[in-house]
Amino acid sequence: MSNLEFAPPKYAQIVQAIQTRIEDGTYPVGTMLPSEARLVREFGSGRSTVVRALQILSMQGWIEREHGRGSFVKGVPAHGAERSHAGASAFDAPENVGDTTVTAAGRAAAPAVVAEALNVPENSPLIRRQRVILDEDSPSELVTLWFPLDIASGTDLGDTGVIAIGAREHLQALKQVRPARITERLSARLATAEERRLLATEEGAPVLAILATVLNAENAPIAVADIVLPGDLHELEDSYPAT
Amino acid sequence: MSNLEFAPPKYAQIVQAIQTRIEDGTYPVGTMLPSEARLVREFGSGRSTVVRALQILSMQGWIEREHGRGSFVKGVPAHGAERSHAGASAFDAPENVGDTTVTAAGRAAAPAVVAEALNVPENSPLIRRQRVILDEDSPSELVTLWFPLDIASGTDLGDTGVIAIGAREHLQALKQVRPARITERLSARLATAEERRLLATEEGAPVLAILATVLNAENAPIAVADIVLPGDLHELEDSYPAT
DNA sequence: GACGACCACTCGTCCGATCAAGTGAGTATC
DNA sequence: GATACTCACTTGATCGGACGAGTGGTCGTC
Repeated sequence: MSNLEFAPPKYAQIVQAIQTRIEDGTYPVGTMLPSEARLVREFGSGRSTVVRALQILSMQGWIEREHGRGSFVKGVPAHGAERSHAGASAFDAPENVGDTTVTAAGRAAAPAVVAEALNVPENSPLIRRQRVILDEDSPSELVTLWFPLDIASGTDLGDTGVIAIGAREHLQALKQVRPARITERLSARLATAEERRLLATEEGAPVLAILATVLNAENAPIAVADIVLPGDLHELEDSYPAT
Repeated sequence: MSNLEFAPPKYAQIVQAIQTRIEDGTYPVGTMLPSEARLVREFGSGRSTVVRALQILSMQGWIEREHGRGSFVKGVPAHGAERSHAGASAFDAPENVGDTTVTAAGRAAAPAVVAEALNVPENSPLIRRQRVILDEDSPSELVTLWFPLDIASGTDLGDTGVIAIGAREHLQALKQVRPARITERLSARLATAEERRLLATEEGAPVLAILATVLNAENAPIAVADIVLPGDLHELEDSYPAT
């Protein structure tokens, strides 16, 4: 149109135009879109180009195409789910920020739940790395990372020194591990004595406990994070399409 | 090939073939795919068809296409997140299944958190609908649904009679409401006296509390579900790609 | 050796055409 | 009135060509 300016490709322009019209109600939800032939005339492009735009809109969920009938407006596609991924953060958070203290690092015997998640016998030796995060000078989060010995060997994960990048990045920089997926198990329970000590909470205080397992592409466990959040300090948020 | 059997379109066959080859390692991650010209020769189809297949694979995250260089294998795309959507279930679960008891239905004043979620003043009159779900004869879940009066009017949500379909379906069948999104806030706390009575738990028992708000496309709240799960009976699962 | 011209190869976009197949309304037939 | 046919209109799939543009190598010149 205007100049030789950076013009997006025609098909993308058509996609954009139709999205706008759906958003502003020019094409109301449920109604039929102009036919391909019509759009070809309106936009002055070949049918293949119009069809390409419609296919993209269809794949993104804006419209529905029905063979022999027409294309119909479905509406603005809902975003995917959004949530706080406590597990991912546990492995990605660096330790050199002000309010993080590494409280333990080194060998330790696997507790039952961790052993189960890592698929090793209970009390097997593992590398444990534990930190407490303060919020306004009072402890607000206790994170314990657990790694199999072979995965942690050759890394600094078992040393008490601060790791300035996230554990995941540290691991990936030194070893051939490829995290593919994280699964989390979340429950409410009372804090254990050890947790009460580290978090400075009262007896009988409820906590949100998250056990996050990092898996590689073959679904083999790479690491486990045990995250303990005092109930009165934390709220997790989650948001997803309603259909 | 074989007969006149139901053959999927060529482009879909090409998509499938390449997906299989990525999965079984014929095309290892990171390597370059055969060029379009090569694939055209191999599959005996036009370039447009091959390109269409490659574009689909690219949009689905299997490959990455680089102008002037080639197409490269990214790997099997990770699934989206999967989790139990307690909020959605609260509105979709029917009440006529064996272990559900409607314990209250009718007008009630809005508690603070519910009022805030529904964007009304505290103690405003609302329709409340409460049920307890038993697991093996002991209470395992307490769900309280809250609706603004105008939304619930003309429905059976305020009556104590059992609603055989989910509340959402009931509502949508009778009124013009379109749920678009659900947001959840999750926390661990101790059960209140009222909750202990309904759930038959001890004093000091931790519970997982979920406050789910149903929003329409304009982000206006339609309903709220207050879900209380005794901590010793429930574990929520969550799983998502690690990148 | 550094630089640039050239060239083969790659993907990106667009076009117009053909044939197929599903839909729905109108029409002719019974 | 019910049925079958026709026809206009719709999307679905595919083809082959054309031009543009980014990449990376070779090769010649300086």
